[in-house]
Amino acid sequence: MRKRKGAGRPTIADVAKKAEVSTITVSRTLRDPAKVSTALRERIEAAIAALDYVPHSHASALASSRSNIVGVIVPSLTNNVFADTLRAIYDEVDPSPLQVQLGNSRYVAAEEERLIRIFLGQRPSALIVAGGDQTKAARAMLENADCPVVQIMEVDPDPVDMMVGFSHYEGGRAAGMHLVQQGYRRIGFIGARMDPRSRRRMEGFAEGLRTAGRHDPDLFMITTQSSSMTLGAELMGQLRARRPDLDAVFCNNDDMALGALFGCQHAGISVPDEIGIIGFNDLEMMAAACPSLTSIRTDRYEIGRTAVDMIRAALEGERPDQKVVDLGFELQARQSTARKARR
Amino acid sequence: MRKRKGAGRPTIADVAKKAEVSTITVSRTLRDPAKVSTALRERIEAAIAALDYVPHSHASALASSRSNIVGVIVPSLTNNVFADTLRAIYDEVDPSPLQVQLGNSRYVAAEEERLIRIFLGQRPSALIVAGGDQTKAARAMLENADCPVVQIMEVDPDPVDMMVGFSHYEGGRAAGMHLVQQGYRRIGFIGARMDPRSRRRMEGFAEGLRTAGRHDPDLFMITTQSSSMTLGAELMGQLRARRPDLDAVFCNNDDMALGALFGCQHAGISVPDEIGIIGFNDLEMMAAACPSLTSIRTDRYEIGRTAVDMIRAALEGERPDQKVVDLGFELQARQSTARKARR
DNA sequence: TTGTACGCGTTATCAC
DNA sequence: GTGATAACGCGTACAA
Repeated sequence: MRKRKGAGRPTIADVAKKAEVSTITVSRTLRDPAKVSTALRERIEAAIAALDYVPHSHASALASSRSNIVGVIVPSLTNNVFADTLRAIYDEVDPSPLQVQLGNSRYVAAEEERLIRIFLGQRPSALIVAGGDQTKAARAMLENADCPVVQIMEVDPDPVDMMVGFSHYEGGRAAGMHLVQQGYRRIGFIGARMDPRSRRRMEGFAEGLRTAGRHDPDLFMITTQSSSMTLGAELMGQLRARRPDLDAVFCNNDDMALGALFGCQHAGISVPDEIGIIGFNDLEMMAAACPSLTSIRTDRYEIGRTAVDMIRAALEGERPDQKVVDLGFELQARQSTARKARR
Repeated sequence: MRKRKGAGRPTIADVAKKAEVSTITVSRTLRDPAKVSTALRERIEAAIAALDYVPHSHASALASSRSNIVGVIVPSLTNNVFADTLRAIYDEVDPSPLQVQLGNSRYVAAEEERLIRIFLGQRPSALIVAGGDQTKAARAMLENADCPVVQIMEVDPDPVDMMVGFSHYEGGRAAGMHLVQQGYRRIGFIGARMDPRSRRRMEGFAEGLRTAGRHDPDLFMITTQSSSMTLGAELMGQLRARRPDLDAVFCNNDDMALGALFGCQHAGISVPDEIGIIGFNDLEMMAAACPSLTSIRTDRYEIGRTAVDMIRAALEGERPDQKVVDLGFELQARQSTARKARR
């Protein structure tokens, strides 16, 4: 005999035999119970329980050429910004038959391309990727993917398919205008990592300052190192050493901003009176800090929720109201940029 | 004819036809190129490239009853503690053919059980789950899973299969002893979420205090709310209101500790002189804060790395040196518990 | 509402 | 070293 031994686990056929029905009836009971008579359904459900039967998802995917997999590719697992969005995606996907397949591109475009290729090998139901800065090959693969694709965290007039996020450029610009309005004059920028989104924030910020005649490129300090609080403190120190007249900074994210605050505190510099600080994203810690820190609030959870919603709608054949959803942002002004009147 | 139309993507058969070989040879070229002659291999590789062929992972999983999937179940996606471990897992798994399937149990045991069931449906190559507090049914499923299982973040004499982590009880005890040694006398505890691991930390902490005759249950304040900096500040305020004589607290994690520090700062209370604060995990922010915060350092990245290593070894048939690996912890004493001598 | 027959794309088995 | 053929477990198409 040439029989192969499967993993040994019970199959749909075992269930069918035990319940004295055909396999297709078991299959239907699993996927669309309403199509099966109550009597049979109960017998089948009992058999499933008795055998501890677990459907084989790969066999199902192969037979139906649908995988129920939603591929999600983010550039970082430790960045809280993505953590909130991921949580939303998992929360939304969980009650449905869909499953998340998560990839970490580590802010490397080539790695993102590799992950897209791998995920495509699973014939996913949908794909969610961060941002709009894919390699040419990656973009081509996404455009040819025969499934809905949602780009998140940004808005762009030319999405692969759908998009939900906000304008980083405008967020940065709002930060710049805020500092000017608060009376700061020698306004700098501290940026780590400087991925494309951080870069757009910086550009918007520069534009905001330029409009007010307050743009001084010498006060901008960036690095490609990953962002961290320690690095925020360090860059703050370096920038002050170079330009002691500095009186405010926009940090490209909240970790950098809180680190910059700690740096000032260790150095005995008063925030906001000597230096104003504003961050980006408004993580929970910003409101808790002492002094509380001004930031640009973005709704990361809602981005994830909306992305899954768009996917679900697309899978159900609905046409979305809009291909690109701009969730905006909101400046949260707090103590760290509220300095007393200049004497 | 009753032919079905696949998704339209090229299959291994298309590659075989183009290269004028049989499908099995293509399959071998993909999985074990050494078993195929150079001439054929080159022809096949050219055909793969020409057709942009991507292997269908579900078909492969079905035929081989091996899936290359490593299921990972953690209780939280936003908790930085797991973020570091996840990053390590992804880093380790990425260069191998293995793929991560991530589940979020949200600190709900029943949800964890559900995820284990789903993951088992994918016939995973291995499973990684957080902790050792599964439901009875979940534990049974894990024990019957015919794949390596690694429980992470804890150590326990009775693992399902393998385990890597550290003792939360001992970590808590070390925190207690440290506060006593630093001269604090009315020592409290602030705890949020209070999942089983937090609970063990608290128990170890209480034991540490008890040994020194400093255990006062009235100074322990816990809640089931999720931990956050805001909550840390809040509980700190409540505890001080109830017991103004409080002079030190152990917070069940670093977020709570930093929040407690912020709370003190907003209230004008000096840390460490009036109140000492110690956290748990030693996230990067602890060293950066002002004052820097004492914490119990745990090597979360190494936990993830080790877990994947153990899996790889098990899949290659090696017998591990030890089923349970204790990575330990290290107390990082900093400013927040270094008060000046009592006058 | 339920069942029969076959195909999904790949790999294990056995033969050459 | 290479190939023919039969599984792998399930879903679709069609029939009853």
